[in-house]
Amino acid sequence: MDVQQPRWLTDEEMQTWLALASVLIRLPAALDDQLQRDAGISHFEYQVLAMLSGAPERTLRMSTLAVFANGSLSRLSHVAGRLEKAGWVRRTPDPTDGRYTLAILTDAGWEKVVATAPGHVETVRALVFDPLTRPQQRQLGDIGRRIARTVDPGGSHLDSFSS
Amino acid sequence: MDVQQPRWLTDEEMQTWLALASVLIRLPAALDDQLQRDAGISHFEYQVLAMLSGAPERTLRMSTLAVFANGSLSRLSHVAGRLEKAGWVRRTPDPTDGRYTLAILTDAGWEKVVATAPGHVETVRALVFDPLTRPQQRQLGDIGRRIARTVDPGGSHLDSFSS
DNA sequence: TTGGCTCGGTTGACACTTCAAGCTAGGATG
DNA sequence: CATCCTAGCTTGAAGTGTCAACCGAGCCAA
Repeated sequence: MDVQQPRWLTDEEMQTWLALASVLIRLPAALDDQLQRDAGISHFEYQVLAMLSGAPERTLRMSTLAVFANGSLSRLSHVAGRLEKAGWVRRTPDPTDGRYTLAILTDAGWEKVVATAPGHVETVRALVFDPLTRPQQRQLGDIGRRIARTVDPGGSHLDSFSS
Repeated sequence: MDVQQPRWLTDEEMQTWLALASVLIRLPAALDDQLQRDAGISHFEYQVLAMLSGAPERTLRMSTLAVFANGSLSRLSHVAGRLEKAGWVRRTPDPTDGRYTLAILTDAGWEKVVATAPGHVETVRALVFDPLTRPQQRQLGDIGRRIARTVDPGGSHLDSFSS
């Protein structure tokens, strides 16, 4: 809308942007491929299971889980249906307030995460951390946080997430 | 498969990875939103048009274009169909070798790029470059290229692309 | 208690990507 | 030439995400 004098990209900026655009497309695809191949699930499904595995009681409200997993509530609802059918998750109304729905990781779901996490972490390490020097790894953290904060100023990306 | 001793992520690495994961999801979504809102096209469609606009004769083979736009040939074929119906692109068999198909940017397509590019560039600048210091911008280029090269070792991401 | 409001969650239709199969032009091989 | 093979591209079906409409539980006010 109404750009007076477009601040064009320099050659160097363009090279940077092309590299980033490539990463933006291909890195998620590579992670999806690995998970699909080794565990038969998508990256989003993995995030859902992983977030639940790290939550108290292995339980989260659907709306909270949607934020943690970086997805819309609608998307989560569809996916939760599939995960439920697979026996990894079950849903029940929150006993303390029937408006909420609790998503709970089953024992089978826990086993799935335990079986899947190491290979996935290994892939993240191989694709993201290993090619960088240690100072670059630290820089990437700062850079990532800055961009994330700019893209989504109301973002709550401060989950202590192990497992 | 078969991970002997998973090299777990340290807390700092986990923070970095969470920030990056967030960017990986939300930055493309933000770029898509801007283009959809202001120009009614997806980011992938924009990339197709933009790559053609920077090519000699505003023409590229479908297979080449697919690589430049970071997409599969099948996906490009579907999208090219839509862009063709919109009058921005036309396709003809390569006169010198009928096995290839040439995608050509029409005048209307050129106008579309000219009208859309400034706002898009402005968004990229606002979301990616502005929040970073100049050294970080340079670091991001190096980091992006390293990761891109690792994810896709056969990648030819060296297009001098202006416009 | 009744009606309306809010909001978490679900559902179904539509759009887009992927996957696998198929088509065709050109080259290679006999 | 005739046949096979390769490779670029297209096509249709199946799966997944998005969007908008809807449902229902709890809250509040009359």
